[in-house]
Amino acid sequence: METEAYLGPEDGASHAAFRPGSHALFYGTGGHAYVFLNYGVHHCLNAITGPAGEPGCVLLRALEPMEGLAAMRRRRGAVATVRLASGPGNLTRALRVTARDNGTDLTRGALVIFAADGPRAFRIACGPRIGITRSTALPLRFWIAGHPCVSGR
DNA sequence: AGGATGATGAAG
DNA sequence: TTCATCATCCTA
Repeated sequence: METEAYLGPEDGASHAAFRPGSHALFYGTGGHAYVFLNYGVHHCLNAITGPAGEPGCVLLRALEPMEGLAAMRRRRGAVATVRLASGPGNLTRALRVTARDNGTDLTRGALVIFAADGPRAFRIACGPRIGITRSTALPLRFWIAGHPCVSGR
């Protein structure tokens, strides 16, 4: 699992900062999905955080495929299993997440994010976010240290 | 209307 | 390093 946090207007890399006014979702409905098309090619899936009125979200950059492997391979083609959902664009393609899913409730329905139960022994590393041009120093990228599914760059 | 930009990924 | 390709923002 690999994620990045995007905050409010004080975070230069956040849409809340350089796309103010749009993306109303960003400012409310915690627990819902914020999906946008990036570079005209790739969709990015975020989980809105915080209470209504306070912008913030978590970008899902990578995850470890555990179920629905066949469907993911169908959508992604001949790629190593570890690569199936590695990278924001690859993740949404593997899960078939598109602009349609913008606003979806992530606590119920077809696209659900939940905490895995049971103890997990992994270490979470953090560092600067990837592919951004502002607020580059903030250590808001989090990933499971040494996990093969995290995206590189 | 036209141009620039961006939280990417694949190919060269 | 280049390019594909588009919603949104900025300029005129």
